[in-house]
Amino acid sequence: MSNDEALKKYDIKKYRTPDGYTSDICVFTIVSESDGEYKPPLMDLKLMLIQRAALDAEGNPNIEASKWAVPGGFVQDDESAFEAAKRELEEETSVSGVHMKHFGVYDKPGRDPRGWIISNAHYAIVPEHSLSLRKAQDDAAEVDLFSINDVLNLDLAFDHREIIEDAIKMITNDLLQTTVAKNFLPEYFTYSELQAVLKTVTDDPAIASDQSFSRKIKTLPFIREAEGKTSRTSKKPTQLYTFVEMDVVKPIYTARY
Amino acid sequence: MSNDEALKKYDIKKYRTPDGYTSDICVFTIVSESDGEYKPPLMDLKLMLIQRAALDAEGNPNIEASKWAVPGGFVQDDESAFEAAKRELEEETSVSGVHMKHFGVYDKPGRDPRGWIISNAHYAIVPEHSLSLRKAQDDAAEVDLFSINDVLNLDLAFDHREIIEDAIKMITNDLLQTTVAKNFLPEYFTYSELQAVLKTVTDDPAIASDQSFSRKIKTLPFIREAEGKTSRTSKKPTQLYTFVEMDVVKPIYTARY
DNA sequence: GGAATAGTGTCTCTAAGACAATATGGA
DNA sequence: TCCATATTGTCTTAGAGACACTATTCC
Repeated sequence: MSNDEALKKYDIKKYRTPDGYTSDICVFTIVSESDGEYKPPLMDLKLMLIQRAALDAEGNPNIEASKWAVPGGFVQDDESAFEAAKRELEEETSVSGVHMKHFGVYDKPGRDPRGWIISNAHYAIVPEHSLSLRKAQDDAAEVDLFSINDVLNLDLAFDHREIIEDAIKMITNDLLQTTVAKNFLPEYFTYSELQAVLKTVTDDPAIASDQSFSRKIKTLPFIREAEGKTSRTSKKPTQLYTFVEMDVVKPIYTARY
Repeated sequence: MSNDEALKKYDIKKYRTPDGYTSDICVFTIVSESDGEYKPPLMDLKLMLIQRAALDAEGNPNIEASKWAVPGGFVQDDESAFEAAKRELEEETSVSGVHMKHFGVYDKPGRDPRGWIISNAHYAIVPEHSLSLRKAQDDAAEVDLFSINDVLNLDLAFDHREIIEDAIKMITNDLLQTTVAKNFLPEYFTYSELQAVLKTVTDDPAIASDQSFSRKIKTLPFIREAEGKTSRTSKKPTQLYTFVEMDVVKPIYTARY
């Protein structure tokens, strides 16, 4: 009747188990197409994909060769899918400590011809400068960044089209309804830098208008004015802001926070 | 170089695979403590849990016996975790066609002493009247509903405390930031019925005040006035409303929808 | 001075919140 | 008639949006 006793009699072979357990990571970054100095940035939200090589690491023909895919790999002993995603991101791009979120499981039988392979999908927010984009690792032929407006026109491997569609929906929502935008910004930022991040996923006029947004940012409870000013976005020194650590829930049924 | 060729050479045994792949379902229901006729309902959000039996289906001592747990079971051949959750909910409660959402994966090695067992956590929204609460199925000794305010005081099996905490957070957010509340309501409902659902997860005064909420509901783009009236919540016939099918995203940076 | 970004001064208008009053119909 | 719920009237106030204007600094 003890737990140990129960454990001994438990037959673990009763049910089918997956043939593979993997983590995939949709790596998002924002590329600032700086128009020169003293300018607010022009930003574009991009997704990092790899092109699958013709041959795998052992020299055998690779499955879904030459198609574009979300990077990922097998979860290893003694780690969770989330830990695996962080490890793989670091192996792939040498960055760690970035924002990472699990957003879905893709486990339909038949999604991968090699067997019942389960994919845990995550998205990561990586600062542009830390993406060195080293190519040709393992079974990746190429690594590249694609604008979220173009990425769905590619020839995508497995069910990665569905994964990418969900990832874009998820990060769009999170950028607008949570404070994750802070992960695309330095600790202290100007109103126009935050505005540029948000404009990558919305064309809401209240966000797109400079006057409205520079007024509004002062009243948001989860953002406060910081000490200094900067001149990196304009000749006139510009007020810096920073995010306040807090949970934000804005009900759709009310006006207030 | 073809996919078939690649498939033949693929060695599926290279990585460790999970010992079990399961779906668990946090079944939420709202219990209306009707105060009599011509009254708006008093609602309480509840979670259905099972108490693990002393012996399992085969008569062996059960693991984590007598603790309370989220119902669930193993994903079977040719189904996804999501499909398994729907099947298990129907087996457990005989209801189908209800709202179900995957919200997390619990796969930390060691979370289950029987091996590397992966749990896909879902929440389901079930109308009160369809819960017959049949007891003592398989390895469940008892089935019961617990208010979300009390449930975390129970002795919970495995890592189900964490799962339940996450489920409560998730459904609270979804109720306020999406239109899932419709799944707790009949197709046509009064302002006070919707209000009662929302009051199970928030005490926002703009929602709690009758006058404010009855005015506000008329202006919400995702709700429209229906034809008829009802007297089930008051002696005065009351306007019925219904949800409009639409995506709702309310940015935290703006006032409008 | 010109150009470009940041920010303020006001005005209008909508809508939120508070309080009071009215509407309905069963007991 | 009384009561409980639903609903509207109306006032005050906050704040969104528009437009014009000012501020700063490099060229």
